[in-house]
Amino acid sequence: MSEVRVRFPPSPTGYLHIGGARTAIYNWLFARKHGGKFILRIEDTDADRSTQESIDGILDGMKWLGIDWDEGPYFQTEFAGEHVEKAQQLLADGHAYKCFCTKEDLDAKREAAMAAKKQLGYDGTCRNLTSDEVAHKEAAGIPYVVRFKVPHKDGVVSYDDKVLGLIKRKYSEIEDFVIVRSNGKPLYLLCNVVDDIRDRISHIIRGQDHMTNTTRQILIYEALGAKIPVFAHMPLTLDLKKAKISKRSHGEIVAVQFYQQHGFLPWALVNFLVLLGWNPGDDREIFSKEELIETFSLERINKAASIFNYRKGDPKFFTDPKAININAQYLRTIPVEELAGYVKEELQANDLWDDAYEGDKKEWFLKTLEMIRERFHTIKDFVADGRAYFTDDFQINEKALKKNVLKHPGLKEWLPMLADRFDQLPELTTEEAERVAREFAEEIEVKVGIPINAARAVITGQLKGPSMFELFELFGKERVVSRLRNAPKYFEDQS
RNA sequence: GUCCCCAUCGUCUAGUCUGGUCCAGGACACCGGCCUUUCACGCCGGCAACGCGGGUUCGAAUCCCACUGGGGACGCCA
Repeated sequence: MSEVRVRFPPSPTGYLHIGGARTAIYNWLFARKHGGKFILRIEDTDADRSTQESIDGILDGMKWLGIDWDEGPYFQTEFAGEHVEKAQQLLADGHAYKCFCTKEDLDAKREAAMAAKKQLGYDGTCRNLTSDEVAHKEAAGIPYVVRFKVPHKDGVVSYDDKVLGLIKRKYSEIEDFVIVRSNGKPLYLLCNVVDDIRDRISHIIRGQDHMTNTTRQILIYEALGAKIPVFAHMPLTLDLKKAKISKRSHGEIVAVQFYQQHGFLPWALVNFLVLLGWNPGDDREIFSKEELIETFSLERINKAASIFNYRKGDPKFFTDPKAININAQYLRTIPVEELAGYVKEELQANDLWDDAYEGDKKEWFLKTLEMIRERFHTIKDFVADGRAYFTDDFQINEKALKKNVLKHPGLKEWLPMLADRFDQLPELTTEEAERVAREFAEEIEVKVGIPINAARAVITGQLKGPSMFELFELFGKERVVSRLRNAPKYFEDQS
């Protein structure tokens, strides 16, 4: 295979959404796997809808995901001159012609065709205009568009899709499509090809929604005398109702940024996305970057569309459960030092960061993360459910309070008593804490779970958490004693 | 409507090219159990699918044909 060069050409008309990100990821993986180049090209020819904000959003999203590009970002508008030039060339070579039909006429014809239930498409009215007629209309100042002259011949345009196999389409079913607007600006179908030729793109990996574009663009490649790249059409991502996912109907949930804001690890999102429409052929689901690059192949991309399993308003899963699961798996398996970096950002954003976590308290900090990360799903959980580990200013979980504290009125006295016992210990170790707690429970004749669960509630604010005996040591005598002694206030607050 | 593509558990999917090893495997989710001071992790178990109908064949999830279903495209958007 000659040099592999692939590209990701988003149009900056909105944020980077997960479908686009997945396309970028597949291209990027393919480039990395074959030692090729991954090119980022912003297709901003639609001036009305393109925004700088959107460009920034796309770039930021790519960077966050760790999808790095080798060339670009190029901007399509910078090559406008070349696009016009190529359009003229097609015109001069007889591969295109000027069409003076008005928009109104065409709309009327389209409606008529629709009503007659016939194939839609341009009828070729201006295709056979003589040069005199063209000159006359031009002289009269009638605006025109440039249409590509699809060869009138039997047979099919075909290409060997790396995902779908041989795809064919009859010439007779391809209409003479517009390549230049009446204002002189070339359209996507042309610009895209011209840019891909200039960028020496070898493989075009894009969504199946581009399939009809592909047959038309192949015609342009041929007319321009350029080598036709290899095409691979990826399956689309749909929602549970099998509708294409979009910002309009799904909102933030399909934005990459959403996952950044909701505590996802970037690589976990990449890992989830890549599995939506591709599989390695074995049972592996979690991949390091190197493993994924090594394993990825176009041939193992699925043909059928995949569904992004998101239920709006689901009380338990704010996005696809598999995505959350994969994120949670990463959360509890990546090196704790790496996790610390993400948690640091989150703590800083919530004014809970202490520089000592990278100094004197580093060991404590890492140990804490190690203990609590097991039951968390996103980085956000560290400041939500994990708040009490990092500050005295926390709210006790209401359920935990009711179920593990208030339910047993005796705890109002027992907890401070337990605090006293701990206080007398020279050192509050896991072993000592367990011994003392068990002895105490026996004395007051309750199951050890009662004071222990209550202690968890008042110390961590949570209903659930790591082994309480280990937590006593983790929190340290001072904080444990103070929070236990503080327990009676919860009873008073109620009355 | 026309053209193109697709079709295995609720979801992501393996298996389809090269028919038998598949009364269909894994993962998520869900349910039950073990572990346990709680929850989680982990482990064990369960629920759950080859869209329908024909054909070819000794044998079909796998090949063929219809049907049905789903998606996409049909812009002077990209």
